[in-house]
Amino acid sequence: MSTFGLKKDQPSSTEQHPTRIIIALDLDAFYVAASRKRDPSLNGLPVAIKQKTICATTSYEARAKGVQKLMRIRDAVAKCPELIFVDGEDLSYFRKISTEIFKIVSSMVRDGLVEKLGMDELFCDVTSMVEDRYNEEIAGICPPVKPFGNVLPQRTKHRLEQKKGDLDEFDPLTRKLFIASNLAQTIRERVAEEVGLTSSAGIATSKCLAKLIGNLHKPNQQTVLAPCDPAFATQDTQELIDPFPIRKVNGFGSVTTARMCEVASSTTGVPENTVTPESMTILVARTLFDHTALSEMFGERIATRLHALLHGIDDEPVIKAPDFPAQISIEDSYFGLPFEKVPEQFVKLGDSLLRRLELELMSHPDPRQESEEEKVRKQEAEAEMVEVPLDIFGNPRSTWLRYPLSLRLTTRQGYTNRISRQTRMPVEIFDISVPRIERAKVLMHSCEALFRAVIQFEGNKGMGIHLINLAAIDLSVHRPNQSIGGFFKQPVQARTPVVESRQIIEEPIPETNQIDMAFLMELPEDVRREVAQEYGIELPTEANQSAGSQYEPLSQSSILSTQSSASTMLCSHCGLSMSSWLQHDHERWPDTGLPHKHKDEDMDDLDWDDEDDDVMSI
DNA sequence: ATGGGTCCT
DNA sequence: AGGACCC
Repeated sequence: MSTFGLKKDQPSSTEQHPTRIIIALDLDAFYVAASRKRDPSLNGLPVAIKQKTICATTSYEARAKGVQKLMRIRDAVAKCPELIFVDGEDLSYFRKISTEIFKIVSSMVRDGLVEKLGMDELFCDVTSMVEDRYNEEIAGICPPVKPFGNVLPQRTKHRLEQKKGDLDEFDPLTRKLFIASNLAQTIRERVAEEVGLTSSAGIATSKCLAKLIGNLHKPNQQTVLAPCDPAFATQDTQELIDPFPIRKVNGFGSVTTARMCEVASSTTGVPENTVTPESMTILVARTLFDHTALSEMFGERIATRLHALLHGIDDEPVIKAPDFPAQISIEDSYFGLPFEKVPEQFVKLGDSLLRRLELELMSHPDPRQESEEEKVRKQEAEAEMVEVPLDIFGNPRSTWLRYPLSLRLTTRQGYTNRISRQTRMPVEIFDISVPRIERAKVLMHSCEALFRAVIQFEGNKGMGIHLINLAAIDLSVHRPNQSIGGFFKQPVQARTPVVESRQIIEEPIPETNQIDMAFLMELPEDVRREVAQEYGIELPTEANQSAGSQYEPLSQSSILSTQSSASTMLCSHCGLSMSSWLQHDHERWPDTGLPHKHKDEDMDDLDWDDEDDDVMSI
């Protein structure tokens, strides 16, 4: 580091921010606890949350019998035959509980300075709140507080035991951490009262330290790291974290850890016994790797971060969770799905994705579900006499608050890396007057185009598809108004009745009806059942089916598409015969039938009839 | 392994 | 678009 004309005692970059006070909150066995809230008969029993073939989370009763997190179902049953399995693949309930908790904690922390890490962890920056309370202590407005819960390091514990009643003799930082430990307890109590879930917390001067020490005392407990003597603070903290394997520290992932173990094995000359991740503690890592070594292994930027972490230093700020996530995605894994079965899954996943987009990106006229942004919007509307969209009954109507501009498909063949491709989100999915399954079909067509691009790039590895992920990304406040092109040129006629009159537009969202049946009946039975169940559609019996013709022919079955995914058709431009699910891309990319490498310049020039704005604007 | 997410390159 | 990280 060059001083470059600076005076020596000027603040360095690490001293620029004032010392922070951070609370790391971690819900205890979150999936289990949420499942028990929904079904109290699970209380007190050994429970495992099942996702595919593994136990994603286990209850403390199950852990007592040796059923650890991420264990295979078979091994778990062997350890604990009476283990109860709860399906944990549908995350919607967990998401709901997680949001409730986040809102409560955000309301208790000044400026809502709360960061979310996954569904069950939160970081709160309570520096300024604690500062105020500390100043009141100094002013004699309120008495100094004792720390709540477990206290580290030992030096502080001993001093507390010796100097009862002399709390004001502790240094300012220590007293602030004591205050924060009481705040953490208050937060945990509120969450327990209002949601019914217990949590654990760590209180320290950084996210990393708070999390590390919060894990030391786990169910329903908390720990504060308050080094009482500034002369020993660095040493006490270092000694405390030195025995932790680096894997437990937030910036050290599996790849970094593996690399460090590898290099450690070769340089220390232990060819037989390679250094294991558990034995790669902070102390070992700090002894073996200086900044230069780390820099050679991982590059300057990452090295600086890792080096600081090994010394107990972590400047990562608490970043307030945004009102909307950066992406919303759904995924499913398979044992090796043959390519022909992939489009069906696109319909299923597309349908689920649309449900989530509607749930998380639209206003909900029911005030009990109203988001903060909606309330603000309403207040603004009232103040400025701006129109709030109303339905025919004069009630507030659902509208999109954000529009994902892009759709990304990620797949994995076998156990190789993930491959992803993205395209413009078809604007048709935002027209909620169209039944969801119709919009799911639109998504399916986009996905098929992306899928073919993936296969062209990757080839068929002969093992089928093991993972499909659909993500809605690039969230925008503005409704995109460009149609994705060719696919909807023909169906415009089919849609005409919808836009004939404004009054028709104002009608309530149509129920799923027989329009969907023909498409539904085309799907393989298992997929059909799942989709039908989601929509509450009664599937016809075999007898009914063979009786036949009660459903419209497929060519008229959809208001969006005039062909089935299974039929062949002729291209309206060149007359080429092709499977109809290829037509979309064929018309969009006439030369190859595949997406171009660069932006779809050819598409932007096409000026398709675009009545969508009329349909969708309110 | 899951079914999600984040940010950086 | 992929890779690392997080839960």
